Amino acid sequence: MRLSDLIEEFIKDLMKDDTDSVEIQRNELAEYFNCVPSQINYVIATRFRPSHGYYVESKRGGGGHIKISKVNITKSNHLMHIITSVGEKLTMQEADVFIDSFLAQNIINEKEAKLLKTATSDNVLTVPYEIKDELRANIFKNMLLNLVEE
Amino acid sequence: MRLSDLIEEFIKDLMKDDTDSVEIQRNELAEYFNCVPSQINYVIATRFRPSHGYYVESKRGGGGHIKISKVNITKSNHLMHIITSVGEKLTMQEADVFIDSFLAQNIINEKEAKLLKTATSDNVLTVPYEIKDELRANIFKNMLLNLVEE
DNA sequence: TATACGAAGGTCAAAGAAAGTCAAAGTCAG
DNA sequence: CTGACTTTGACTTTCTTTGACCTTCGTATA
Repeated sequence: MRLSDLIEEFIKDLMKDDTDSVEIQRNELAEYFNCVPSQINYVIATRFRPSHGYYVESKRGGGGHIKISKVNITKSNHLMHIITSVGEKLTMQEADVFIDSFLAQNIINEKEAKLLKTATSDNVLTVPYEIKDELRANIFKNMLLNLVEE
Repeated sequence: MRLSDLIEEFIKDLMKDDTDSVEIQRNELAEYFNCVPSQINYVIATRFRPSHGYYVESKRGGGGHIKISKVNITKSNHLMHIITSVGEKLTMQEADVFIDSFLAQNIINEKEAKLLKTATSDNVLTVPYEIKDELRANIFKNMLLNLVEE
């Protein structure tokens, strides 16, 4: 079995007993698995991304850490379904359709809808055309993760 | 937990019972926490700045002290003030500080804070380094505009 | 009154502690 | 043998802790 798989399993195990989030020390974990610290980043990048239902935060410096939170899929299947189904790219029109339908179904409120629309709007995302839809998909999926209840 | 976090918590605890200001002796506090006095300055500089909603005064010499006060302004005022004060660029650290202080002052709720943080986080804004802070400033200011109440 | 001294607090840069990035090298299934 | 996924490591960035040195203020005393 690959090292990455072991690390992935280890982290998921930590989350099992605990609530649905864990805080790890990157270096400590790397030492435990006898690998370079950046391997931990690799595992997180490939196994704990939004499309898998995870949200990751971290802090550097003394006492730094990486916090991985899991979003409860069962309770809010609709949003999660969208999150996993949105691909690498997303146009503004597509995003708007999603947002309007969430609003119509009372999955989000008006303020949240506004925030979502703003953060995914063409006017606001002042980046080159070629990378805009990819950036939007990323922002959209990550924001939705934070709207999933529980 | 970091020493700085402990000291921050300690000071905030002092303010809880009290009204919304405390006076501390720098050296005394440093001794209590077994650290160098300048650590107290670090905590104040990073955790009690104006953008966090605090106002700090101090006096040197015999009987000197540091006085930290919480400052209260209205929601819309504060938001508008921040919007106009944010320039063309904004780092993630700066954004986080703003967001945390909005939350601490009940200007936004937790969900809104999460949405803001997500949409301005380095992890999510997958664009070249050179344009990231500009994009972030743009997203941040536009999202805040949506939170200003009429 | 002028001054010197001790008691605060202030500043800043270096050292230390984590985490992040990126690309090269390795592995392995098809 | 090729392409996709993994492993590794050199280098970077961020945050915290520490300490040497500076400034300000009150007060005792010459």
